[in-house]
Amino acid sequence: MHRYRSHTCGALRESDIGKEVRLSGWCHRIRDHGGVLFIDLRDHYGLTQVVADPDSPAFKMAETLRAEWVVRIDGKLRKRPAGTENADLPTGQVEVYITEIEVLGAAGELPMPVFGEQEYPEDIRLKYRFLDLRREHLHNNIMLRGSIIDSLRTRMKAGGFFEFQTPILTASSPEGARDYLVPSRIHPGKFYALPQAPQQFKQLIMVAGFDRYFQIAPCFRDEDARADRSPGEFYQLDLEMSFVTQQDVFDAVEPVIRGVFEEFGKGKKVTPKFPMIPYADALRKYGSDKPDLRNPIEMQDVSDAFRGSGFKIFAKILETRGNAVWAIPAPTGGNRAFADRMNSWAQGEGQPGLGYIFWREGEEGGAGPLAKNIGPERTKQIADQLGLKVGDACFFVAGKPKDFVKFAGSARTKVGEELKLIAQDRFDLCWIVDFPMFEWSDEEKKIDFSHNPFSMPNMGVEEFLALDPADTDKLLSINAFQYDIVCNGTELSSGAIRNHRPEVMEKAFGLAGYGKDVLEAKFGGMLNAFRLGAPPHGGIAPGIDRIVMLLAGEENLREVVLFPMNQKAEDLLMSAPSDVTPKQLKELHISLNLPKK
RNA sequence: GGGGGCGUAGCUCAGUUGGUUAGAGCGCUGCCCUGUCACGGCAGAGGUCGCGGGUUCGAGUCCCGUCGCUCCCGCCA
Repeated sequence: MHRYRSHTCGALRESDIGKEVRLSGWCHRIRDHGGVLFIDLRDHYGLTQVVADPDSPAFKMAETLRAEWVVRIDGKLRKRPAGTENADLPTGQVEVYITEIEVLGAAGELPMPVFGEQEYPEDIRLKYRFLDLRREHLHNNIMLRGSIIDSLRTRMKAGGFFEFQTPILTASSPEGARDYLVPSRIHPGKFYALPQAPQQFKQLIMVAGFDRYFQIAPCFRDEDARADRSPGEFYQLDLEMSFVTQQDVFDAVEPVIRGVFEEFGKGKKVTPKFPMIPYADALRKYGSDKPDLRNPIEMQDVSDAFRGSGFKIFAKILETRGNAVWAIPAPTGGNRAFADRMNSWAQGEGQPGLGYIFWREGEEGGAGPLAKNIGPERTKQIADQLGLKVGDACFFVAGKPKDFVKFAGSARTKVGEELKLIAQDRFDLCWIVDFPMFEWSDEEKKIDFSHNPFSMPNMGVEEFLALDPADTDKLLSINAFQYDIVCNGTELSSGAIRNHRPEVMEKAFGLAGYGKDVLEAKFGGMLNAFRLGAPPHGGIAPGIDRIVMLLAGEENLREVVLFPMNQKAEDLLMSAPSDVTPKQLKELHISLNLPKK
């Protein structure tokens, strides 16, 4: 017999009854009845009930076991007595009668129980991640993650993509985030950077003629965390293709993404054909470039209904050119309690308030202060424009759209959540397209790239090269071949058709106010490659952690990452980051200049 | 860097307008229990109420500061 086990804890069935078996695993739960003692023995594969009574030579030993001890158990498999079967367990028809127990690994008092579904503080879960990972929920999430990655890989290979490995120690890359730096021992004062993404490498792979690249790529960014943004490191399904148009990239990627959502989505409906939504439309209708399309609310411009109206605040705002009033319709929200709740929520968000009109029985013409101020005719105009009826409400934001769009978007989400308008049984995916090439930087008072500088402008080359840097309006109107995939309000990925023409790149950098020296210094390697025969190419990089998070139904990335860091980018289990020895620092020619505490 | 929430036993939490010895469940220790699967019963140990200062006759409770965790904004695709 094998040293540790003849079967796993999930394997035994009625057909095995009578066999002498050996199991190893963790004591998940112990129920000691004095004369009979049950242990649910757990391993990766499942749970088997093992039992001892005073006739068993192992009974005394069994009484000393505690939760989470690792033991080897020998015994005979028998049918459970009639009426004591457990239909919830695959092994629930049988049990092992224990003849021998060997303790393989004892456990002290647990800082956090493995049994049960109780929630625990984040820092304890992270410090004892190995215990947390034993728990069914997290254990399953991690297995799901692996299966999803397997599936992505299989689908990519089926699509003619080949997997490559790119360097981890490299030079600072252009994604715009803060780099993680690694000091060079051999070159005093110089640093490697960990890649924010294998951006330049994958483009170079295209220049090298490999045609279709992909990689389950680790990416490193030294920026603050969010629930859906891991600190430090994360993984992308990074891919790039040569001789393609934007549509070719969509045609290659969409089936992969749709495929995994269908495969792992537990029956939730998945968008059959991802709609393409222009960036500007997304902002107008949803107040976000990552709209949750499960939320049926679409905003509209209702400036006409307020221009010159009796509601002086809005009328005044509308006197400034470019300002607008947007309406956020709230079907079924037509009562004062809800309107007031939204209003105080808005104040909590730092807004002066949130104007509203609501329609209820007896006041079909519209109720609320705004309705009174603008009168029945304009109120009706709004109701008609938005298709609102008795029982509905509508909220209004006013000002410069650029300034309020973000808030309007959160208000749309808030209304959808509060009124339970957001469908829970779907994965609604879409492409966001036509991102602007440039944007106005208020900080630097100049035009700058709005995403990364590697996208091809959606414009003829000759026309682009002839652009006047002073023609700000024209520059701000240029779109790039830049696109995102969004699912249920989460940005899954962003990609682009790359700018592979050195002269276009120089022009683009010039328009954004960067000289040739900057271009050469930062991206000289790639630019050089582009001068020696570069194919048109493009790609995208879906975030794997976020895909898994959505498919696992989790709201925090930590639930789908094996050993995550906390919000402050600390690994509480391994104690990273940590001090290093003076010797190590000396070798790296580093002396510390720490902030005074 | 800024804002919100939280911090009481190993863990999850309760703790009234400030008032005797700060409670419960799980876990832990001991005893009882032969069919449980959240087993049950009895007894017990375990707390500088995050930390520091203040107000008060008296602070877990009120005030100020500070630290930790978390969520959000900034930042980041």
